[in-house]
Amino acid sequence: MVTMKDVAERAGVSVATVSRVINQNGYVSSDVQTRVTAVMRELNYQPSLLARSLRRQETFAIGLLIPQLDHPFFSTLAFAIEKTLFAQNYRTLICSAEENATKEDAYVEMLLRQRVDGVIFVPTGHSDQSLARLQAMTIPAVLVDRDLFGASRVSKVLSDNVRGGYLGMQYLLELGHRHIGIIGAHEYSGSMTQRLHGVQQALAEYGLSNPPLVLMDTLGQFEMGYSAGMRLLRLEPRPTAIFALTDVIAIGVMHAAAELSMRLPQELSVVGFDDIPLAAYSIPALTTVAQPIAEMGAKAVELLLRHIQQPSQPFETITLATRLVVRHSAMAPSR
Amino acid sequence: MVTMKDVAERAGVSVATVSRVINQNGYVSSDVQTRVTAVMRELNYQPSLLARSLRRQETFAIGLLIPQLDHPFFSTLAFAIEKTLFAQNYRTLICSAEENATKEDAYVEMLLRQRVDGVIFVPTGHSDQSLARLQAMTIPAVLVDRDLFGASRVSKVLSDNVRGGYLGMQYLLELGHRHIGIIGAHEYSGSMTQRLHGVQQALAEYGLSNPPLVLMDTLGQFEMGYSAGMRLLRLEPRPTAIFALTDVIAIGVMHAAAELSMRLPQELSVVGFDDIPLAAYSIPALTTVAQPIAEMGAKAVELLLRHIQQPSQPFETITLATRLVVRHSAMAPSR
DNA sequence: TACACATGAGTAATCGTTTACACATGCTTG
DNA sequence: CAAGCATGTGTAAACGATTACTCATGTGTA
Repeated sequence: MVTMKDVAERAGVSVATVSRVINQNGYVSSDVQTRVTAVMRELNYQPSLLARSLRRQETFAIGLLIPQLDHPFFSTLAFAIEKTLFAQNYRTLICSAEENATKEDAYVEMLLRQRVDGVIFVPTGHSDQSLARLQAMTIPAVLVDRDLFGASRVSKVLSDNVRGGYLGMQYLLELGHRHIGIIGAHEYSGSMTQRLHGVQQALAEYGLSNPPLVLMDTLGQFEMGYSAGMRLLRLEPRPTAIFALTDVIAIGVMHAAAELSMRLPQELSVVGFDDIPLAAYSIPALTTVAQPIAEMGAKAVELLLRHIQQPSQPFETITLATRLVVRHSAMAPSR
Repeated sequence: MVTMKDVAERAGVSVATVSRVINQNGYVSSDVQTRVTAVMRELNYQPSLLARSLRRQETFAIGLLIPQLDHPFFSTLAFAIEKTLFAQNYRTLICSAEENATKEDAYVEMLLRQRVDGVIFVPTGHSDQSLARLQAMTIPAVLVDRDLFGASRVSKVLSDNVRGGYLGMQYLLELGHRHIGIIGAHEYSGSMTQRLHGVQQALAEYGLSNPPLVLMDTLGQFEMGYSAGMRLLRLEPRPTAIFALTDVIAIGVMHAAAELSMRLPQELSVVGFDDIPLAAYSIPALTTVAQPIAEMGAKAVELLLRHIQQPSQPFETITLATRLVVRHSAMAPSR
């Protein structure tokens, strides 16, 4: 690998001068400037970011730790974050914990060793040890999407899950549904719990008692939504509507219903949560509670970079609004 | 940030000894061993991978360059690759070029500067300059999913796109369809072209001429499949089947059909390509030509690591079989 | 004329590791 | 008993950049 020394020798100058040319600081005669530039191109020289980062004590790298890369919500979020960071000349180290606390922990350690300048963290919710580890070092972190109980000295970007839960449930109740199944996931991080709070609020307004509920172990993929949906659809009496606390779950539920030869939305209304890109393209198109995914990512980056550039910044918690997007997967019950 | 020097001082030994404890090489008395270990834990010491990589001249990092992170096929592939590499103690630097040659080029340069040990590359197909750049340095690379004309000195993991194209088309013809629309994408990398070759082969067998064809600029997302589908479905006579050269396109097409109040698969048969996880959960479940995504990722990692560990290895091209997965989105035409 | 200051470029220390080499001690072995 | 080897540890030179210092020169100004 060609180094600065090689360039310096070939151009007949010292390494310091080459460095000055690269970083465009200090005084360099235009003669030397062009000569060095030519040599760099000729040798196809690429400065080592390892050496640079070691010396400068900053890497321009941000760790992004998410529960599952292979999940539309998180890959959309990751994409938004990567894009925003790239525009600001930061690289993103995307780490997928696979909803596994051990792997998450391994990744936190790896990111610290990698000396990333900061971390954007969507905890699996299966362990909060990792955040503690992170905070033990004084590296800036921001929590996105999932809150973590007891997390201090971090900024947070959340969305209004309580309101979202309320909106989805209220919509189904307003349509006239009275037998509504709910599907969520266990999670210590609380955003699911908050959605359920919202659901309860709506229920209370209508003076109704608790609905049939299925809680999956993790967010899972379509398959888990499918099997959770099956469980609800085998109930007697069968629910006329299902509120899935994730779009991916909702898609799984719709598939289950279709497999039982139920017509959608005539025989079953389904409402989702998240508004992933796919939601608009399911059949029927999914009515869902939208989170502003791209905005969440952008905000998280903004807060993090502000902290990196100005460590004295106070910590903030931003709660973004959720809203109901009405498409075609829900309608009034037939009877 | 606490360094090896801090640990050494606190434990009353030299940095060399600390290094020996960490790397478990050289002789260290068990007394010192435990003392140093204790201090490391006490100070929460994390070795700097920057310094280590600089010194050792290897980073244990692999660059993964894909066209769009926010696309089910690539996020599934990325997930598989990340998982395989993680198990082998390698980190993955995931880079999403957004089907943009400029960004792709910027990423290649970044990866080189980052001194990654190797690169797994799914080219956008909008420029082949980036690979040349990569090959100019002597860093091992393997091409996955998309071939690149004129790429030498790389290993490749492809799937049998010609056969896949043939299988999908042959299936529709066998069902009795004679007016079949095709949707693909422009791509210099050739895998789309190969699928079209397969389509032609099947057509030739049935003595049929060219079908209506829509080529999109890039792979795109659901939306592009939707609009391409709309174009075909507005044709007179309307096709009785559409072969979408990507599952994402297929989902978009099905949505377009549903919007035109067509019943699936009675009034329109759809066949996709890729077999992304979603394919099994669309309504109706998508009949598609499956690529072994996880296996492609695993093979790519295997070839790359082999090259890294043994630079003299010859370059290989592996072509994995595609196969038709029959679900419920295609049936015989009604008339 | 003398002095301050802008310009241009080199020397060497530094970032945090790893590792070749040196050195000391104790034990084995011929 | 001396040589040789295993064991344990420290010193210092890398790795490839950045940057604080130095030291020239030339130029403007009192």
